[in-house]
Formats: sequence, structure tokens, C-alpha cells
Amino acid sequence: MDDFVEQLKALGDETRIKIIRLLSEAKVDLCVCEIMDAIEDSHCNISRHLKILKTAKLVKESKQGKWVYFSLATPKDPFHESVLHAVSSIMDEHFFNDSKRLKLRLSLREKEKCVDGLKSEKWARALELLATMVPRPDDKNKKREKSYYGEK
Amino acid sequence: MDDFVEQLKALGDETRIKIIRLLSEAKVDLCVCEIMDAIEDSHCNISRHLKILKTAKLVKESKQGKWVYFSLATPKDPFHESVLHAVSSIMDEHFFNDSKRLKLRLSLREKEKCVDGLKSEKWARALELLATMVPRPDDKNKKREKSYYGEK
DNA sequence: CTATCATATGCACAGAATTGAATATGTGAA
DNA sequence: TTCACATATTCAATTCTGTGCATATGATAG
Repeated sequence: MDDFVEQLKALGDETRIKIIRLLSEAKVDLCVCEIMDAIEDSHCNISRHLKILKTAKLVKESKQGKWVYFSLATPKDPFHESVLHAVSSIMDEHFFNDSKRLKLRLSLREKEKCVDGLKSEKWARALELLATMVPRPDDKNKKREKSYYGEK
Repeated sequence: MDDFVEQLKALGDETRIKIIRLLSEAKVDLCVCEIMDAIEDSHCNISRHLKILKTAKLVKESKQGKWVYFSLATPKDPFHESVLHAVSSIMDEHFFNDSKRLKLRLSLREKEKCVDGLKSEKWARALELLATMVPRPDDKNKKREKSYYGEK
């Protein structure tokens, strides 16, 4: 029983929902700094949230040298499956910016591996470029999102 | 987005999962004292948890005089549906005693309405009788449950 | 109107969760 | 070995959550 409660508790947080969603949309494992840049949160926070998700057995990690890649843990019971399904059923709109940034971030990979770390110049430039190209209805801009979608 | 987080947060608590499960198994609306006796928690706690579930739009209430009946809110989006489905997919074992007590409690109704309040003598007797009749692998008896099912 | 009873809420407190800043760990490169 | 860097952890401060107790609310019965 504690396991179910723990998984639900782990998902009762916006950042962690975003991480799960990011991992389920990405076709590949993601390293900590990629998740961090996609979600735009501090490094140590992302690291901590990932630990919580790992303890709840929602994600698993694989170390490759100093890089650590995360992916969704494969569900081992119907509850785990439904709970993942629930996260998948949240409308794309709410993750629009995260997944846009993730795509851009993944485009910086070389040989399918992350090569840009904490304060990557390349990423800073890419982000700026992105900002000039498309208007960004950011999650932080609540009012605007509200009038677009009706706040879900 | 906040709504999804709120629903998940509301479900990240054992008592509240039990309430949701109780309401989804019961074919009828349940009043506060019935839920309280089935789950064996204090009255004010159940009342508060119900409020949290109501705020998260997971349950709805209907007042009938001094009695207040609760039932599951009908889901208005796929996320809400999946999340309920997740709770349904938890194995029955974990709610065995609750639902047993609920059945007994519902048998005290008259004309399909609850007539036993906070410290019902009738319920006290019924509970004692139940205790003498079947061994109770209670949730509090962790060791025993563990050896039976392997603690989930 | 008053007493009773189902239910809700305010208060106080303990434990849990979240976060930023600083520091630690461990690995690969020089 | 030593440095640089990706990631993890510790610390401290703050906020949030769950709960018991006492009390409030609001409806029914007498």
C-alpha cells in the first residue's frame, strides 16, 4: 500500500510531472542537464526531484561516466501503468515549452550523447535564438495561458 | 495544470485513497459517519480529508438535513478518469477490512438512509460481533499482511 | 426555544517537504 | 596527480500537511 501512496505523492508536484512527461515523450534516455534545461529549473532541484521519482520506482538511471541518464521505469503492476497513463492524458499544451526546449536541447547532442553540461555556451545561444524566433507563451505567464486554454 | 497536480496531491495520502476506493466500491452515496466507521479514523479527520477531496473535485456532496452524503464526482476529462482507474487497479486485499466494515455499516441503514451517528451503540455491537466471528488481518497488523501478500 | 446531534472548523504543534547556497563525490582529461 | 566538470548531498530556513482537541454551525426533534 505504501508503494501506491508513494507513487501518487511523487506525482503530486508540477516539476515531477513535467519530468515524467518529458521522459515519456522523449524516445531516448535523458541526462540531468538536459532535463534541467528543458524544464528551466535549478540543477540541484532537478537532481532532488529525480531522486524522489527514483525512490518511488517511477524512473531508473544508468550512469555513463560522469553523465547520468534517466528513463521511465517499466511498470510492474497495473497501478503503475494506469498512473503513467494518467500523466500521458494531460493535454500537450501544458508541456509545450518544455518539449520544445527539449527538442532543441537534444539537437545539440553528438553521436546521440549529451556533450553540453551545466553552463553550456552553445545552449545559451540556442535558447536566445529560440526566443527571437517564436513568441513564448511561457508557463510563468499565467494570464496568457489562462486566456488561451482556460487554465487546466 | 494546477488542477492535475491538486488531484494527484489529494490522492497522495492513504486515508484519502481509502475514501475514494470506498466510494467507488459502494453502490450508494455514503455519509461521513459511515466512511468514518469503515475506515476507523476520527470524525474530524475524515471530514477534513473529504474537504480536500472535494476541493480537488474528486468527490461531491449532497446535504440531507444534518446528514451529508458523499459520492465520487463524475470525471470531466481523461486525466480524471485515468486517475480514478489507477485507484481502482489497486488490489482488493488492501481494502479488505474497510469494505467489510462498510458492508456491515450499510446493513444498519433504514430505508436506505443512514440512521446511526457518531457513537452508535448498534454499530459498537455489530463491530464486536464481527471481531468474534472472523480473524481480522487488520491493516495495523503489518507483519501478518506482509507475510500474506508481500506488502504492496 | 432549547437540546441534541451530524458535521465543520480554528488553534496549536510535530513532522514532512521544498528550496537556495554551499559543499561533496566521482569520473575523465591533462 | 591534479583539474574540471556532471551530479549528489548537506545545511538551514521556510512553508506545508496531518492530527488531536476544543469549539462552532446548522438542522431536527421535543
